[in-house]
Amino acid sequence: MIGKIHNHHSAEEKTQICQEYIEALEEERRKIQVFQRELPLCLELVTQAIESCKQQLSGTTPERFQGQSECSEQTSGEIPVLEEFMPVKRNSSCDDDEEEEEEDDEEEEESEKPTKNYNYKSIDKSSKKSDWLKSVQLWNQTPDLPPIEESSPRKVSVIEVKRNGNGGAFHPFKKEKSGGTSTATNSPCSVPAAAAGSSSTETAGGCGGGGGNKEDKEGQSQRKARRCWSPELHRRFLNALQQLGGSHVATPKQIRELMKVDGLTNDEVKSHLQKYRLHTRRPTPSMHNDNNPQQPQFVVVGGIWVPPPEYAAVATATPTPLLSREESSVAAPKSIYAPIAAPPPPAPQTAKSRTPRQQCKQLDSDQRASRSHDRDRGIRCNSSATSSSARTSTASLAF
DNA sequence: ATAACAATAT
DNA sequence: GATATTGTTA
Repeated sequence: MIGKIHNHHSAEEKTQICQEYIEALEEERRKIQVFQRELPLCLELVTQAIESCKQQLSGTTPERFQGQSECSEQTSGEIPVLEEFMPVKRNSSCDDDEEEEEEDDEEEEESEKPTKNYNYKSIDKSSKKSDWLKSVQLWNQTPDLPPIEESSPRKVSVIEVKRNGNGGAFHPFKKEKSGGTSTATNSPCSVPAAAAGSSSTETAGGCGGGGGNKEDKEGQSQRKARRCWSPELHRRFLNALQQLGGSHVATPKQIRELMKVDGLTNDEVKSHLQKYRLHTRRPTPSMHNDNNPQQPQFVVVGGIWVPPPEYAAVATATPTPLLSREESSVAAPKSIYAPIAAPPPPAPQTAKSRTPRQQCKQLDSDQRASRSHDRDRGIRCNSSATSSSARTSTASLAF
């Protein structure tokens, strides 16, 4: 008994529109069906919508949708329902996108929580899997977290803790909603860090690339454990960069000092900086053309890469004046490394009193000092010869 | 087989 | 300090 009665004249039209809706919805449902496991809610919602519409058609107004009376209401020929139920963009993905790490344990999640949590490792799906996986990751387009609001709430105290959520700060993809529990932390590094919460949080880790130490014996030529550039760490890095006036003028040493991260070495910073520069430098004339700049279509990565505007905003927000466009303008079409939510507590000096309680430099001891050039070189040549062809494009990053 | 990352080498 | 190269891992 709602107001749907009053439009007598358009009754037929409405009916037809409704019908079309239903058809559209059903089609969508068919599509979703495949992902039943992944999008249970979605499926259910669509189903409900369909039912609802049908009931409307037959004259019965379903209770739950009464308020909306979706089908009947669209005098303007709108498609409110579709909009509501179709996960066009943010809806489906964003819910778990979140930031990187959130203090709170994970729990609320959604309403639906498949016990099995998705395990796509099924089998034959492999190819398909990657497909939809990709689509799922489109959530990247959530570049809109306003850095502003983010920054304030963040408690500055945590900084030092790099529980290292996910190591590869740069990994383009790496987000794998591991599992069931939720989005919270997936650690590419697989470091038990969080729990232990003590020392070895970031030093060890073996994130993305080289884990390095296969055997500990032979104590000499072992490569240093890879440093995990957690988002937090990267954030500091960027912060320092800003204060120094940009990646092109900042030097590794300065950066390291500003970062004030215990255990961080110049070389590490240097390496990181190198990569950073590589990524941020101008794309290349190859793209010469201005493909319609359409809209912000960034390759955001796990929240690390963000659209320039944001970066600029962050920079602006920061007390430090300089920098700002250095890369934002240059890398316009690209993206640059930016702090997820750079809480700009650039308070440089305060940091001094930071908790010394850091972790580990465990094997930070100079192992590299003891390398023997001859041997290394020999090995190197050898290996390079072996796989020379393999490595080639590494340096020429597409970016 | 390849891309990305970080450690080393130059 | 900047680049180039190499070793590992995903």
